[in-house]
Amino acid sequence: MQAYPPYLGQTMARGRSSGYEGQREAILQQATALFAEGGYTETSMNQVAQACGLSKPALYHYFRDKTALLVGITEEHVIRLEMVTGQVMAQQLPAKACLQQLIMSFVKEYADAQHAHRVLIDEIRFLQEADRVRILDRERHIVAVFASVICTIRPELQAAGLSKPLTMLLFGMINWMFTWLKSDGKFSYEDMAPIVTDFFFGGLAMVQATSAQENRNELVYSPQ
Amino acid sequence: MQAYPPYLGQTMARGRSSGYEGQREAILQQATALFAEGGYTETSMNQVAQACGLSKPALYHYFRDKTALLVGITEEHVIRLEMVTGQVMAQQLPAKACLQQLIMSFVKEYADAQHAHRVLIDEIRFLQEADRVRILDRERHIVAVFASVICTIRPELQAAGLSKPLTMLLFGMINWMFTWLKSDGKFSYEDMAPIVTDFFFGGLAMVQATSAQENRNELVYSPQ
DNA sequence: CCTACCGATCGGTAGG
DNA sequence: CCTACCGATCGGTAGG
Repeated sequence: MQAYPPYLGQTMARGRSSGYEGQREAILQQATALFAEGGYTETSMNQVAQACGLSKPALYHYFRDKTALLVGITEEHVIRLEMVTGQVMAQQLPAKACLQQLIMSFVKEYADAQHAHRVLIDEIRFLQEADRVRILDRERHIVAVFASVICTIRPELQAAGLSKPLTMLLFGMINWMFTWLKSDGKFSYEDMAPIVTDFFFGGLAMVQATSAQENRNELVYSPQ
Repeated sequence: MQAYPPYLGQTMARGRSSGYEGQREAILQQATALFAEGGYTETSMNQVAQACGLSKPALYHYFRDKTALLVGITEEHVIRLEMVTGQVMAQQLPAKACLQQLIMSFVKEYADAQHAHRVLIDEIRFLQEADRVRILDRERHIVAVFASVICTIRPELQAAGLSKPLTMLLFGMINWMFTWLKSDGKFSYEDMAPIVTDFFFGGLAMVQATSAQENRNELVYSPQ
């Protein structure tokens, strides 16, 4: 359609892409890596521009300001996660197989998009209210889907109000993997998916067994 | 011993403390809250000084530079966690009771030091190599203690190399609680401790049961 | 799309 | 000389 932009081909390692949208996507990819590794605030727009082989004004041609980069990175990532969730749910699997697939798909998606996921977790606080709320709503939707599947497996958890806490324990295990798995060559993300799945089903069963004596910690405040 | 410094008593809300060490501690407390809520890089030394009722030069009298604040916050916190760990281990409880106590103590300590813990997690990357390594070593020591207790409960996990991954799944659940528990009035940190404990024991048992057929995810790549 | 800048604010330090 | 600060400003760099 269009020749490569004349001033782009300097010393860039990655493949160039023609067209406005392609360039936008290439910038987002560069920015994702820079923000994930160096922090959003700590990364300058000059660094982003340089990584893309662009001048700073050129960069601002594609993104209105610095937060527009952050919106693009986080929103695209969370939309991908929503799509993955929807694809698994569309299979209409039995509840346990469904949750197993959800965990597997998420670990895989996280592994492919480690940088984007780190930016989503660490830097979302720098978005403006409206953008942050919109992205958090998508996250909440994903969490709700997970929680509903968990409730199908163990319906008595919903009444006890435990479906969300247990869902968040699951997300905690998965999200925290990014802080330790990279430096440990023994297991890959794919190795961890079945371990997390087994672990979660075991934990789910155990919490069920003791959820009858709910809030037993009240013993601390009102003995017997 | 010494009268309150004459120019300190302006409009500070917090209690003043006489002596160099007391002032240092008061500054660390203010900086912890500011860094946790606003980020380390995003918080200026002027803001820290203002929150303490000090001029910026006065602040620099107590801390050589900005990173010295970060070292103080994170190192004191991780040392407290090490002490809590040591106190539980000194009781020489049976393994399951010991792990239960460790989880309970950590959730409690985290709840009391939410700000410090958030700074430890989010901002440790801004420390210089030497400081970061020293603090990470203390973290690794704590993780090793948890892992050793878990291995006492399920010795066969160590051979499979699963003791560290399972320990990190536990820390993931606990550390991630900070991102969701505050906005959910139904459960407190203390409520969650027994839930996490039950959940972890259940998961531990389930992973044990299936760890024989380790790496079964290879089915994905080589069917049957 | 570039060089050349801006208003502001940063972490850190001068003299007294 | 020490400490515990002050008002003012340093050299550099941020986003735009």
